[in-house]
Amino acid sequence: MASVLSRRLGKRSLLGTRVSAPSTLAEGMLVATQIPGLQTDLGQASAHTALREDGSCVPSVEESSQGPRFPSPGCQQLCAGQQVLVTYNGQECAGLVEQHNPLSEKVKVLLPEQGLQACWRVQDVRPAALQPPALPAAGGPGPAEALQRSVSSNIDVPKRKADAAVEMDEMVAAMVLTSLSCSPVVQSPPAGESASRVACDPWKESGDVSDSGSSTTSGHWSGGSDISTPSPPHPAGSPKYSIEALSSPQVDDGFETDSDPFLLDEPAPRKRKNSVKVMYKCLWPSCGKVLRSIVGIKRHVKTQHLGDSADSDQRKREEDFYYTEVQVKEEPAPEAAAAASPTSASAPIIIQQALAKPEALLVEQPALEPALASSALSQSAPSSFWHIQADHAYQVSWWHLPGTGHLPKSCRRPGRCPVCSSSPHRDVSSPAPWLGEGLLRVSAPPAITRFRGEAKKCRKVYGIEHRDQWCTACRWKKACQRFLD
DNA sequence: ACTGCCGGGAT
DNA sequence: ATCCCGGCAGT
Repeated sequence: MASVLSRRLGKRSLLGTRVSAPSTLAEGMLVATQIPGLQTDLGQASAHTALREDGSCVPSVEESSQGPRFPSPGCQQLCAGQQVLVTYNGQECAGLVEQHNPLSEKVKVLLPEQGLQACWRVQDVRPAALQPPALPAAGGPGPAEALQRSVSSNIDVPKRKADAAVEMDEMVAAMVLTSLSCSPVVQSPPAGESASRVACDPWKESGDVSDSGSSTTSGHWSGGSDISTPSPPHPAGSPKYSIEALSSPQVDDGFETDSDPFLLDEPAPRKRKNSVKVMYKCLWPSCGKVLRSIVGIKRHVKTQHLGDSADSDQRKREEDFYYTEVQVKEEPAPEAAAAASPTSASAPIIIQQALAKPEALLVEQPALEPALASSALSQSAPSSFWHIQADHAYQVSWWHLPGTGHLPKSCRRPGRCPVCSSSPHRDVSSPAPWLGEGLLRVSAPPAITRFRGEAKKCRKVYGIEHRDQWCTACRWKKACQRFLD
C-alpha cells in the first residue's frame, strides 16, 4: 500500500489541471487559465504573472514578448518616483515608479493604496498624466484586445525572440535564481505587505518539501518552455511557479488575501484537509525527522547522516534505506499556524507508518556491493540465507524505531525469531548497523535462521513414504525432535 | 506448492 | 498422554 501511495503522490502531472482564478483580465492580477495539453489557449499569457519570492509579481518573460496589451506608451524611460497608472486587480491604480529596468522592460511600481509593490511591464504602465486607455477590466476586453488574447501562446509555439530577449530571459532567470537562493522567510516583508506577500509566496507554504512535486512539475513544463533550467524550485518565470501563483482564488482581493494559495476548490492533494498524505521519516537512530518529499529526505539523510561525501554510488543509494514512508493525516490546522510554520516537520502528524521500500535492499543491495556480497556468500551459508538476513536487517531498521512497535510475525514464536535471538549481537544504535559491514556483522546467525533449506528434518530425510521412520514429533507435525539444529 | 510446526481436538 | 490434523507462515 505504501508503494501505491508513494506512486500516487509523486507523479502528478499538471497537464489539464484546472487552475482557478478570477476571470477578470486585468494586468497585474492572476488569471484563470488551463494548463494546456497541447492546444489549450494560453492567450492570456500576457496576464500571466510569475511571483517572485519577494512577493512582487513578474510577468513571465517569454510571454512579455508576445504582444503588449497596451500600445506601448510605457516604452519610455520611467523615472523613479514618477507617478504612473497601472491596472491592478481590474482597477486603475495610481502608483509610484520605484525602479525601471529598461533591459527587462519592467517597472517596479509601488502601490500605496494597495500597500504593495509589484512589477509591471513597461507597456502596461502609463504615466499618470496621460489619459489612460480604455480599461479592459471595466467592461471586458475590447474587440481588438479580445482578438489579441485569442492568439494562442501555446507552449509549443516557437517564440519569436530577438537576441536581446533571450539575454533578457537569462538575466531574469539569473535574478530569479539569485533571489530564490535567499530564504523567503528571511526576506520577511514589511508588516504592511505581509498579507499580500503570504498570498504571493507559495514556497513559504511548501517549505522544505515540495521537491518531489515540483520537480515533476517542472519536468513537465521544461519540455515546452524556452527556459531550459529544470531545477525544481523554480521561481518567477517558471511556469510551475506561475501556475501556483495563478491559483489564488481571491477574485476581489487580488493580492490582498491571506488565504493559502493551495486551499482551493481545485482538488489539489497537496493541502487537502483531512487527507492522508505520504511523508518520509528519517530512520536514522534518534533522528526521526519527517519531510514531505522524497528528495528532501534523501538530502537530509545524505547531508546529516551519511555525510556529503559524494564518493560513491553506494553512498547515494544508501539514502534509500534510511527513510520510510509514513502516512500522515493532515489536520485542518489553523491557517495562521500553518502559515507561520512553513516547515513540514511541525505539521500535526504521525499516523500510520508504512514500510518504504522493502524491495529496495533485496534488489539493490546485491547489485550495490557485489564484492561484499560475494565475499559474504563465499561462506558456507546459501545465498538465500543472506537474502533473509538482508531482509531482516532492513526491517530491524524500522521496528526498532521508538513508537513503531512493529514486530515481524516470526517473533510471535518466543525464542525462535531469528531477529530477536540475534538482536543482542546487533548494535542498533550505531550508524548503519544493517548496511555494508552490517551485513557482515550478522554473519553469525542464530541457528534458527537455517531452518529452511538445509534443515534436515525427518520428512526430508526419510521422505513422506517412510513416515514410520520419522520421529514422533514430525509425525505429529510438531517440531522435529530428531534433528534439532 | 512445499515445508515446519503451533494450536487444539480426539481418543 | 498420545495421536492427529487444520491452518498459518515462510520459502
